[in-house]
Amino acid sequence: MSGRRLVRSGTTVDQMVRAIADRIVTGYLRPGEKLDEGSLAARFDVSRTPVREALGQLSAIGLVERRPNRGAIVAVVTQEHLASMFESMAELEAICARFSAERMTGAERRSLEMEHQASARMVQLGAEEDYEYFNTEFHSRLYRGAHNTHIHDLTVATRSRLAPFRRAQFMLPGRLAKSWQEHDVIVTAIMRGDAAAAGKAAQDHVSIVSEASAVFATVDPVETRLSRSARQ
Amino acid sequence: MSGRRLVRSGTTVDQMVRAIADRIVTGYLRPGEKLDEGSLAARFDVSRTPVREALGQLSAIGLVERRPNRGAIVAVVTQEHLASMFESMAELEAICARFSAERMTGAERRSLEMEHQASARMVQLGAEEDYEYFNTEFHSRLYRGAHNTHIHDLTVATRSRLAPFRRAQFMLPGRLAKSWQEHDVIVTAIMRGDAAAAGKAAQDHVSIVSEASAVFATVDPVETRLSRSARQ
DNA sequence: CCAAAGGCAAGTGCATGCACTTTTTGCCCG
DNA sequence: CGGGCAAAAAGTGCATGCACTTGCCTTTGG
Repeated sequence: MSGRRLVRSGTTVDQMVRAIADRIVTGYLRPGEKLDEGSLAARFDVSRTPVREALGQLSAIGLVERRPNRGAIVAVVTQEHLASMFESMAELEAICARFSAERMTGAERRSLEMEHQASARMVQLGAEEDYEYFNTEFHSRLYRGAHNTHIHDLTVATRSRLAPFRRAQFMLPGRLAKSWQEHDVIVTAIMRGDAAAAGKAAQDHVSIVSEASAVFATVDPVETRLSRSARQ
Repeated sequence: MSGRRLVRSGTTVDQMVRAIADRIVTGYLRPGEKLDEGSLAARFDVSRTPVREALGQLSAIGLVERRPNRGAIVAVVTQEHLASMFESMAELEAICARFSAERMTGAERRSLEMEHQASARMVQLGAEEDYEYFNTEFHSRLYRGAHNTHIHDLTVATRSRLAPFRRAQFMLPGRLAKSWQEHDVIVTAIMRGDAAAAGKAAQDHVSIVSEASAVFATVDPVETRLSRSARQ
């Protein structure tokens, strides 16, 4: 879990945005954790200015929360808000799946199917890490296959905000195989161009993930007043 | 067009964000128009720092486009991207309408219906400005009625990005009455809790608006190299 | 007359500084 | 021993300054 110095392109602000966002979505920085401008600046060896700008942008997209004059923290999501995001995610994925069923090109369909079949092997091996890669790729293909940039963007953004809460899900026994089965239903529907079925399958898939995650979900947010400076 | 000093709360950066965003969604600043940090800072009598931060945040939410070292411009949306946003909007509104049909409280249903009936009068009078107010309010009620904060946020954000392109639509003859009729179908479906019908009606409504807008849509983006300094 | 080169003005990107706000600390008093 | 309070420390918000990049405009050689 340290793709640190890949973060090396664009302006300093961009690098900061990516670096901090990465630490949030991977769960390295936990909800509620304080984001001290000075420390971050020191940590990345830049001045506070680009850090401030980055925090501003991250707060604009909802990953961090800014309290005027009181610093920024990693956005804390309530159970209720979390549920609303999962529900939205299910709807968004359903839309992507429907559109994909209708609009994917032949090439897109073929590679979706091929990758999906390839991932079956990971399930047999119980290779969770590797399966996760295919899983991510699978969903990305769905989003792109919808051929609608705006929906794509909304879905990707929502997904990344949910990332910290999906993390532990594959630890549930048998989840790997179940996930593949669910993907299979989606793929089948898409291959035969059945938009309604694809949408429903995708929605169900996310709903199940949602419930699976709910079990773990409580990624205990950092008590605001605790320092936890050790981590930083 | 000068609600200047209404923009007076929160930090300077927040004010800048709102001020600039407002000018963009109202169409006062047009797609492609250059956003010069210095001029904006002078215009609002602040230093460049908060302006920069504001531009960063606006670019994070897609309202402006930032070219490193080359300044920011009001985001230019291609016909294709515009279409994708309208399509997304239709889907999002459909979701809100479905959820509203299922989840609105009694009070919410009643006030939706009442306001809707009240707006009928604006149609008779042909009071476009006033109807626009009811129209906005109507849609907001739908978004809130879905009882899902995330969908609400996505929908509001998408709507505001579409705002500049919806502007001229009510100039189409008879559009006012048609709009009310379409709202009526949605309201009726919601009142009887028919989620599917409400969703479909909302989707159709947006689709029609989309087509209506497409007629005008080409809010001729400012040629990038033209100065147009007069406006600023 | 045109093309390439060079220099200049405008504007961006980041660092630094300072005023102001919040939080912490340590002290006093009940 | 705890509650409150004031001063210090820490941290944020914005302004300013300077180095660097870009685009333009002039100049010069073909």
